[in-house]
Formats: sequence, structure tokens, C-alpha cells
Amino acid sequence: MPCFDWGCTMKTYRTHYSKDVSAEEYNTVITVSGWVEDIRNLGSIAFVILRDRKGTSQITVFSKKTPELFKKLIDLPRESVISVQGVCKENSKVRNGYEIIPEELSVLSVAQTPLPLGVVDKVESELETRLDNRFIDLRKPDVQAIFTIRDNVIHAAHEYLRAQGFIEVHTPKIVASSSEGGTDVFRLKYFEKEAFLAQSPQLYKQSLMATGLDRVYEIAWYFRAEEHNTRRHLNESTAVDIEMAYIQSEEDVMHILEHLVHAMWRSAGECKAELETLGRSVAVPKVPFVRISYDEVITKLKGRGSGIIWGQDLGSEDEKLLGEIMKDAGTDFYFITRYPLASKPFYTMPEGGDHSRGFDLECKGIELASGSQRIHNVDLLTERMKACNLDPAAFETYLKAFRYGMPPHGGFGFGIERFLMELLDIGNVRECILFPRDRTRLSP
RNA sequence: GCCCCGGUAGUGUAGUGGCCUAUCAUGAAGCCCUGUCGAGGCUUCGACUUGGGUUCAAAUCCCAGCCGGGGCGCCA
Repeated sequence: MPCFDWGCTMKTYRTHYSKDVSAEEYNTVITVSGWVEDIRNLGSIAFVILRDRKGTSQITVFSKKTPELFKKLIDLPRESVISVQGVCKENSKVRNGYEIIPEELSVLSVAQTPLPLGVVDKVESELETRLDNRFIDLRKPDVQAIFTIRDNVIHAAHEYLRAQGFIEVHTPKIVASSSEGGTDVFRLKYFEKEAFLAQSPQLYKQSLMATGLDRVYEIAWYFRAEEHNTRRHLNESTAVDIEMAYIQSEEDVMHILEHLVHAMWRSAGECKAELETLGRSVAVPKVPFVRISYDEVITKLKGRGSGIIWGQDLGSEDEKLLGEIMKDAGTDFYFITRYPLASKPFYTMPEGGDHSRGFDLECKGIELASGSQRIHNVDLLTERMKACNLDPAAFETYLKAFRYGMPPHGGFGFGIERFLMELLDIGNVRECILFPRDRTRLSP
């Protein structure tokens, strides 16, 4: 099958991707383009492996029949970009069943040597080296597969949320109010004023609940100036954020979240070729996910010897232990509900005395998302701000949205890189984003 | 913010005071080879993070810097 319908007869660099050649094309002239992955020169016959987006094809060239083409091809440095037109011949000796006998060759770009990073070398490079040369690193099929899957799951998120009546919004990333709590923010100069990079769309998406849009989602970047150096933190990351109005309780929000995760997980499962490249399989989780209250969590953890006391946040060890407990109970995914009010942000709806309507979604001991029913009463909201040592005056533009009619609402934030890390069992979150920003990395 | 660890050719490594003119692989350059597919064979090239110090002698030990990794805290 030809790769694109160009709608005209113009000469093109590519009539087929390597994977799209089938018996139909045998003994016809095709054009392929891509990177020279390898050249195996046997003297008077040479095999050039050409890599494109979908795989590789073999170009077989003979020194006696086509001496000029032979010389031109075998002298190319690896990773040069070429376009080859030639006859596609069936050949069972070749892995994908065919080879191309070239008639015309255009050298589109000659690669410098040596490469800073081998694409198909027999030695693995360190993540540091790979990220420094990400454009080459991304030529590796397994690295590329992560981003194809990423594209698929994000697409699935859009589809699911739209089907549920959510509309996509884009809120400012340069913001005036300082921290909504929880994390350090990047400061920047905004003409004569001080501004910050958004740590989340929280305040804006809540404000939108006062508009009648009712259900909004945003898939965007956010920025956190934490000086951590771990394999699961980024200073610039992406998230799926939603906010929905007229909810009865946080249960409505959790319902959307679990179905969203389910839809994304399922769409990843459909990326068969990429999963095979990565050597992974994904087991689509069953919905609904298990709900376990914070109080039950504490009881269970204590029962397994943890020294945690009520009111504390779960540390890494406790989260891991809980992951094991839940796995023994037959589930990787679980909501921790009814968190202590004190450990959740100011906008979280209180429940009873010390509890809240805040929840986290965890997967195997890693926090994937957190959300809650929010406070929609402005007096309570102001009171909670003060209790969290925040100055209501600094949040006046946010509070204003609550004074003129604000329905009950809730939402969540869901980290995309963390999700991919869990989904594909990747050891370092930096692998899940094209150009990671971490404690020390600002380029590329 | 606290704590731990590391830095050797383009890439990845061996080397814990003298046997280092630094190992091996991969790579690059060149030659041989008509069916390779981790091709094979031969030749060549290429490195001790920086600055001090200890010592007869430092890749190796000490101090400082630079660069990096990871754990905790916090979080997505």
C-alpha cells in the first residue's frame, strides 16, 4: 500500500514506508527515504539498511551491475539521509521478504562521524548521553514507541472527556498569584511586575465553574521549582486536569477519573507494534477501582508494622507497602479517600471534623492523580485559606469568582509522565517526555 | 532542604599506589570478501573532569571546585 495519497502525480521522496510494502509492490518501482542505519559491504554486493518511521528496508546493490551507485552508497556515513528509487523484488532471504534494487539515489544529507550516540550500536548509552543527543536517541524504535503510545493515550483522553461533555480549555501559564500551596514556583519578571509560572491550572479551572461551562479539561504543562533529583520528578511536566460542576460528591469526580484511566490504558493496549517493540504488555484494569479510606489505610499499614500515625501523609515506604497490600488483595489501582483535611490544599471540601473530600489515585504504590470536591462557599474558602496560612487578599481575583454564584464542583489533576511510567514500566520519568526539564537540565 | 554515590577514547567499560606507553567491546578511518541481516577477517585511530596537595612514584590516596546520578522530604 502506498503511504500517502498525494492526489497528484508529482515525484515524491517516498511512495512507501518500509512496513507498507507487500506482494502487490513486487516487481514494481517504489521510492523509499530514510536514514542509513547500516551498510554491510561484502565486496561486490552490499546491503544498505534504510530506516524510516515504520521500520527498515534493505537496499541491495551490486558493484558490477551498478558501479556508480555501489560506490556512492557504501561510502555514506551511517545515519545519512537518502532517497532511493528502485525495483522492489521479493526475496525470502530478507527479513521483511523484499529488497530494493536501486536505480536512482539522492543523498539528502550526509551525517558527520563519529555519531555522538549509536542508534543500533551494541553498547547502550547512559540516559545523560541520550538526552544530550535526544534527536538521535529518538531514532531508536523503542524510544519512539514511548511517544507513539503517549500520543495515543492523550488522544484517548481527549475522546473520552469530550464524550462526557467536557470542553477543552487553555488557561494562562504566566500567573500573578503566588503559590496555592504545596510546591515552590518559578518566579519571573513580567515587565514591572513579578509573575510566576503556573504550578497547575487549579485556580483558573475552578473559576470556570462559575461560568456555566460546567465541565472543562485542560491538557497542558505545568512548572514546579522543587529542587528534587529523583527518577520520578520533573520541573516541567504535563497533566490532564478536569473540573466539573453540579457534583453530588467527590465520587462523581472519581468516576470520571477511573473511566479516563481505563480509556487511556485500553488505548495503549491497542498499540500492539509499539508494545512489542518495548517488550511490554498492558493489562487493562477493571473499573470501578477499589476505594479505601485514609483511615482504613492507616489501620492496614499499622497491621503490617508501619509506624505511621493518623494525620501523616504517606511516605514513599508506606505508599510502597500499601501497593503490596493492595496487590495481595488483587488490585493495582485504588483510590485513597477521605484524606485528613490538614494534608490537602485549602480548596478541598471538609468532611466531618478532621477529614476531607480529597482523594488520591494510586497505582502500585505511586500517586497518579489527586482530586477532590472543592469548597464552593466563599466564607468557608476564606476561612480555610487562613487556616493554611495563606492571605485571602492575595487571592482576591480567585475568590471573586465564588461571590456571584458558584455551583458545587470538583476535579482532579493527573500527571501524564507518571502515568506512562507506570503504564510501560519505565524506570525513569525523563524517558516519558521528549525534552525533560529537571534540576540541572535546561537544554536541549 | 537533608543525606549518599559517581566522573577513564565518539559510546559503554576494566583498572584501588609501581606490572598503565591504561583493558575489552563498540565506533571511526582503510583494505579483503557475491547473500549479509549483532555479517566476517586484517590494519590503524582514539580517553584518565579541573586545580591544588601527599609520595621516590597518582587514573588510583587527601582537599577544593566543576559536572552528573540517586534516596528522603514534598509532590504528579
